[in-house]
Amino acid sequence: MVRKMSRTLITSALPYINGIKHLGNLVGSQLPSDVYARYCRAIGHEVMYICATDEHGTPAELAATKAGKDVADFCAEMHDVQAELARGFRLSFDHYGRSSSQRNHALTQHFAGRLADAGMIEEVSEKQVYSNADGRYLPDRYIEGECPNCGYDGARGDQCENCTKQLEPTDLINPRSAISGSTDLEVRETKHLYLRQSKLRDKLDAWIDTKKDWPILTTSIAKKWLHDGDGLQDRGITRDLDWGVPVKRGDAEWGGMEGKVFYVWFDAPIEYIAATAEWADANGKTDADWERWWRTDKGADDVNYVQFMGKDNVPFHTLSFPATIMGSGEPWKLVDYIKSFNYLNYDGGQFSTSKGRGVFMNEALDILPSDYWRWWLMTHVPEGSDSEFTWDSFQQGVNKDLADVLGNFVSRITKFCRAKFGEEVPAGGEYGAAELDVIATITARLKSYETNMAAMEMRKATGDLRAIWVAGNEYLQAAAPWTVFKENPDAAATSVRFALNLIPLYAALSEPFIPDAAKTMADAMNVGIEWPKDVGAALNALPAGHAFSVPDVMFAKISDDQRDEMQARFAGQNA
RNA sequence: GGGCCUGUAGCUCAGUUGGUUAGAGCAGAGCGCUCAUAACGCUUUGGUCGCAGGUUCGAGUCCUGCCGGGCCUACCA
Repeated sequence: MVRKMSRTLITSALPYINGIKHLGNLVGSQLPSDVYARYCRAIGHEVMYICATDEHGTPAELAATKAGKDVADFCAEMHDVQAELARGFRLSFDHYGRSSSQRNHALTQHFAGRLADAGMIEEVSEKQVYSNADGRYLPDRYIEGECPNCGYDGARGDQCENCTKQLEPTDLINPRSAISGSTDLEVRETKHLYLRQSKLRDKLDAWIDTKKDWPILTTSIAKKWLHDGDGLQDRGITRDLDWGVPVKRGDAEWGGMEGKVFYVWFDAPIEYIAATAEWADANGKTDADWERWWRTDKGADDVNYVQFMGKDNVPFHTLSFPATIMGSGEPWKLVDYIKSFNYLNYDGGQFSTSKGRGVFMNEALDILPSDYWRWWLMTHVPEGSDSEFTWDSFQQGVNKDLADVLGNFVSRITKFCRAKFGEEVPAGGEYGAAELDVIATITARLKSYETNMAAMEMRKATGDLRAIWVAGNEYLQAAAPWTVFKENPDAAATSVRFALNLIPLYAALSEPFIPDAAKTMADAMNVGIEWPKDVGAALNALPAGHAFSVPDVMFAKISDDQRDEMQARFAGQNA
């Protein structure tokens, strides 16, 4: 019987373009989505794994200005920087796109046109603060002034962070531009498009209700937005900016909207689709090749679509983007599962870009190989609640799990074999009760591992994987070939052969989490990486006489001195 | 203010629809092994499950209140 291959579409929330992301950003979306993508590929799914840089919006423009660069050039450079870091962390995107691409321009304008045709767009005239000195409209939080409630002078136009009172920009006393400090501000009348998502409230509500298996974090945030106060509010989807997707109605000009662009939160999720089109363009594929992932009328009906994101992104993915898709009246693929994450904190506080607090992706790779970070971060991925990075925990986790349990296992058995039998799998003896016992143990753990991975219970899956590594050490300790060898070399050879066969199995099972180490193990054993269909068969895969080599130490330990040094280096200015 | 999440061993966390003596990893202690990155294995000490009530034959699990931590609250993205 020919079984149709499962097809899995995976998107990671788009990292914003304005700077290098820290480990908290990494672990909240890109890293777990990569682990999941690698797992799905390993077990034979057809996978399309998409990410992109999110390049529009005021912060991108300001970051470019600060860097003294044209915003388009700035974004192009930062995209390359982020793409390089993604490669450094071995994030296996099928395509890493850009929300500023022509594909996204066209598709965003297309959606807007469809939504307008369907009566889902409303033109609203509103008042916005304009800064003459800066020559631009200012988003609420880029206006600062004195809080009318508590007198705090650094209050922002959306909220006072001192007394937490929510504000309107016009509430501020002595308002000034947060960009230039200029007080030459005026209120201007300007027209904007609103997405009438309130019309889809009941439909969205019913849709969310069907998602019984989604994380509580995901559904509770969606429900809050649907039912809080007056319920789901319409949302402005355009801005008075230069940099972005120009407002058009499909291919046509949009009267009265000249010089305006779509709001970044309208175009960013559409980039998931557009990036898949970019993938097709970059790989000599046709439109049909990407549409079979996104159009349910063109082959995407059997696709399972999973999104990964931090909790701050949930409202846009549960409400705004589905409203865009539903409202278009076209058969685009809706998300099937939303995996959301809490935050990773840094040593007792939050990661902070402005204070230089915490570890950023580029710095992390300067210090240690990506597998170290991937493993520790995934063993602490903030699934249930916020979690915390500390150097002590990092050192302990990496040294124990990777160096002692896995790395040392590979080291001890390959070196023992080389010393007693040479660098090839030894012949002699048959597997007995001890080996069958290990096969049974690993089979059970593997089943748990696969169940947890399928459910995206990443942290539990790391526990299963680790237990499978431990099983190797337990076996060796009990078999003690170094003792047996003296009296019965054949029996020792059996144990060694079995233990060596564990290495390719470990390579395959570990690959989603620590791909580089997996390759090292597979290369040392002269095999490819293949997911085991049957553990017993997999542990008979290396025949007697199969040549291997002893790999270099896979994971050097982090010393106490190194740990203390890094802790001091990354404590930030205000520590 | 409102809403949501969370509080289980020194630390990080599991605990299924309420059902016997509450589990794992790390850290600590003891023993063993000596192939290995002073690595590994075995055994073991730690918990009135935030506090106070309530429902129940029975509560870590359900309800109420209180205390602590966190997040969100729609123009940062």
